Amino acid sequence: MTRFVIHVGEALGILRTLPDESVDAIITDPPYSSGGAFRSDRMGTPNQKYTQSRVKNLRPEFSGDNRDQRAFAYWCSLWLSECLRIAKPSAPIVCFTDWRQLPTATDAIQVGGWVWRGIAVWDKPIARPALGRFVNSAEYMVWGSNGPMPRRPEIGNLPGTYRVSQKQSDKFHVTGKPTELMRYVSRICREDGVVLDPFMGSGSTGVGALLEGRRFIGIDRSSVYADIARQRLQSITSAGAENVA
Amino acid sequence: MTRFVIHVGEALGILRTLPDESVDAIITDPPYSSGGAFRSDRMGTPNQKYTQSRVKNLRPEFSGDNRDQRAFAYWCSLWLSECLRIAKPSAPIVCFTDWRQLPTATDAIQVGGWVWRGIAVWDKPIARPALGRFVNSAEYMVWGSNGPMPRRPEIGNLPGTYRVSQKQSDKFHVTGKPTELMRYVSRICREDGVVLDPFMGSGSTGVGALLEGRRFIGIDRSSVYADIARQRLQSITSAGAENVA
DNA sequence: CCTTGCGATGAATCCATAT
DNA sequence: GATATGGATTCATCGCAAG
Repeated sequence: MTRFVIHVGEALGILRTLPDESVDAIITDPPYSSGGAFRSDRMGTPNQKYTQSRVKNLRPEFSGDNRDQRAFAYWCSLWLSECLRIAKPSAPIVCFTDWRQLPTATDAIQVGGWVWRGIAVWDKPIARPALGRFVNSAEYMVWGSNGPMPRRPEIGNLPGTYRVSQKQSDKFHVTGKPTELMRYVSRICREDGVVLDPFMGSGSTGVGALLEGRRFIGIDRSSVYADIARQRLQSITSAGAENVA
Repeated sequence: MTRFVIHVGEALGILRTLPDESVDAIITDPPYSSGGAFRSDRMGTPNQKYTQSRVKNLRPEFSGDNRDQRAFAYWCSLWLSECLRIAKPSAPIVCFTDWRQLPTATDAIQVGGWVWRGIAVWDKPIARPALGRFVNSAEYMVWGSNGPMPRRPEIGNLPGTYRVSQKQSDKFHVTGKPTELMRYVSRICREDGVVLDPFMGSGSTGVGALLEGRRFIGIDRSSVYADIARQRLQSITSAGAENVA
């Protein structure tokens, strides 16, 4: 019995082909589109900025006032609502993001129709130092559910902060996540449930899911990465064949 | 020479009386107006909202914690832009928030004219359990600066995640922060600089600032808390009088 | 002084019931 | 229906006392 399926293609297109209420959890790490030139970093004197933004314009304009940012939010809401359709009622979603895109991610997940339930933190012990500033060493997991989310005592209590370092040897993609972290996160899915990752990359989500006894559906536009992922997942299912049937 | 000043009154009113470009850092923990999706959930007293009802709580109540989302965002932008005027160019700001208000806080800080530079994490080892869910055990420090922020090598490298537990004996307010945490955060301010906290509460920000050799201006609407804070700060300045002149 | 044990606590959340 | 109220839940960690 197959424990995983891999699709190659654009996430939105593939998602549309998947049936309603067919997966038990979404766990994904979309491309952040971060680091673009936005913000008033280079603004001259504080007084300019101050007089300019003094009172009006509550929410709308700044963090979304550049086209990339707005387009990113819109695109997220599209695939997120498609995922909602595919997810079973009460299924959880976990979406990785960096600090810059965190507010956009919490907006998008709610626009997509999910109930936002919190933020979990991946604390990376190794980070580039920045003298005189707080180091932005964390990544964030915005998580929620498809409607109400009954307690699941069998899952136990999941810590809200994971301190795991990045090992080069455990990284198959530029933004690859540690296996240990992905195992942890997979536990939010019910046992033997199906985890969907529309932006699979090298398949770390799938590795974590399979190792925790969950099944996996992965999507990636790149056939190169899809091959890498297939290889990694296959080596798990064949290694542990006696356990996973 | 006095190392601290305390004002009793509404933050917005007092802030308007403070001169331009007169403080070196803003470090504050405003009432989050969080704690529930519904208006009724926000209506209880903070002690009811934030503590379990089994045992009654001895800490004084605080008020100003019941705005709805829009009002909260608007109110934040008002005091944040007033703080910007009072802050020297390149002065840092650090604003505590919980997960629910984090996106609003990053919006508000930017609407107020500040440059948003990141999120630091206070990881609380103690958290309420939630079976089958990630525990929301962290609070967040949204931070930024008044315009460009030159590096300050003398400050060194400040970690972006800080794991400190709250000790009851070190907590004088329902939402009080550990002294160790506030000392650490105070280091974002230049040495001997002035730290301003418009929502002082029991004065933990001031305690941290004084202990790290910074000066302090605190504001609180409650004279009860102002008295508690004055006492705590006085005991520091008199104890370490030989050090702080 | 260190270890063990036990009671207390928490910037909540959920659900059923009442208005 | 929408809003308000009341009670149950849950366990890692802390504080303190006893050994």
